[in-house]
Amino acid sequence: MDKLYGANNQDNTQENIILDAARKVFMRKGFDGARMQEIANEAGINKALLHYYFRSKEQLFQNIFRQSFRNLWPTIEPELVREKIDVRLLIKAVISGYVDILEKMPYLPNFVIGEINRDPEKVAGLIKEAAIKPDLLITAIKKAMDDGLIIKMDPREMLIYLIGLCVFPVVTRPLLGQLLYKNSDDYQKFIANRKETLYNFFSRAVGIKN
Amino acid sequence: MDKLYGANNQDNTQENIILDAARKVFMRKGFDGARMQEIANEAGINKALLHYYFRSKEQLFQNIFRQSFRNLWPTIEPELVREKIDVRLLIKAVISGYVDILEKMPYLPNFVIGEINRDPEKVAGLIKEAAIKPDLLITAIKKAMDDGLIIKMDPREMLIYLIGLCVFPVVTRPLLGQLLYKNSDDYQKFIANRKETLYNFFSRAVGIKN
DNA sequence: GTCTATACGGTGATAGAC
DNA sequence: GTCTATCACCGTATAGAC
Repeated sequence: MDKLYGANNQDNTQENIILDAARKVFMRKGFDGARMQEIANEAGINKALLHYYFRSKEQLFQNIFRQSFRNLWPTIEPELVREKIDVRLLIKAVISGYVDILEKMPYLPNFVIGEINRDPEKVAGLIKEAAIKPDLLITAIKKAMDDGLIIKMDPREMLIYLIGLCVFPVVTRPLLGQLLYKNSDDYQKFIANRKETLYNFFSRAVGIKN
Repeated sequence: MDKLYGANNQDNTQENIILDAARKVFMRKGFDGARMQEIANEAGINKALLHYYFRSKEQLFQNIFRQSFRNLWPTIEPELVREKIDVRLLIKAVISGYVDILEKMPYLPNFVIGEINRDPEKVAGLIKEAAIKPDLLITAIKKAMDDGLIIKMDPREMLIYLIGLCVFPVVTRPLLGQLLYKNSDDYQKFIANRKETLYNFFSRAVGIKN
């Protein structure tokens, strides 16, 4: 399986082949560690072609990063954030969304986190471009608090914890494999059952009565 | 304040000056992004001296990484893990330990996570060297479960969630600042009160009655 | 121990034939 | 559009004077 980095899946145009190769290399190595030569090899072409399609390493990278970053913010179906929304469904949707995307692209959070850390200013612009609006989610959470459905706290903080619980086990996977899950079967089980155990864990934390 | 990277704080021997400089640069840039020239500048010397004290960039890096990695695993006082241990104290100790160390070294998790991702095999050896034993914590958690003090689940999973809740907000700080906390005061408050809100959040999740 | 100068390999990028 | 050959630069590492 080679979709671990999120293949483009569209026409096998040369651009897409290059983008898929670049994504794969950038995600594992980061901007500094990635080599144009390696991307070329991965795409089955030579370096010159990379520069023909994308002027520079920087531009190629930004293509990958923009797209990756958008994937990392929970996109909840608009119907889920309407008037009478069930918080339980909302939480389940966020968890499910993350578990699914992280299964396909486990390197994604590391990549984004790493690059944000490496060059926060460059990334700040890309974030604004992405036009990500957390407000839908935040207000939905706040409403649930006002309605007494969940415990009252800073809704942003609650959202951070929710996302963190989804993402952290994937980010630290190699570490966990070494330290805690010497028997790899157990880690697989943990990951496989995550949607349910995580929801149970989180719903207790925010005081949902089931 | 220049302790954001965890200064050595000992004698101002040349080795320590270099190590402090290297830590600072490596933590922000990672291995690939770090430049020996930059480390030399930071230490107020020239490149050749770096190679005189530490043979190569690789060796200098490993010095930093080993030490950093140990800091990232919760070291709980042995008294806390004896026979009749109060789980609540244990949880509070882990949270407190992480909050304190991350306040001093916010770049630490990013650094370790990034390098683990970049070269898992190299790091695997260093992890074994570190001789970190999660067993104390795990068995303490399991005992609390058996005693009916907290909810039953995979104790490893519970520990991962606890650590994740501590670490994740720091790892994603630049992101959160841009997306959620446009008013920086709020983020500061969030971080300042974290020991308490996080404990409350987590203790509900694991079913502790207070 | 500390410096300057330099060797040496690799990397992003381009020129130019086809 | 795709290739080979090559340039200009930068980064690690070392040699050698002091």
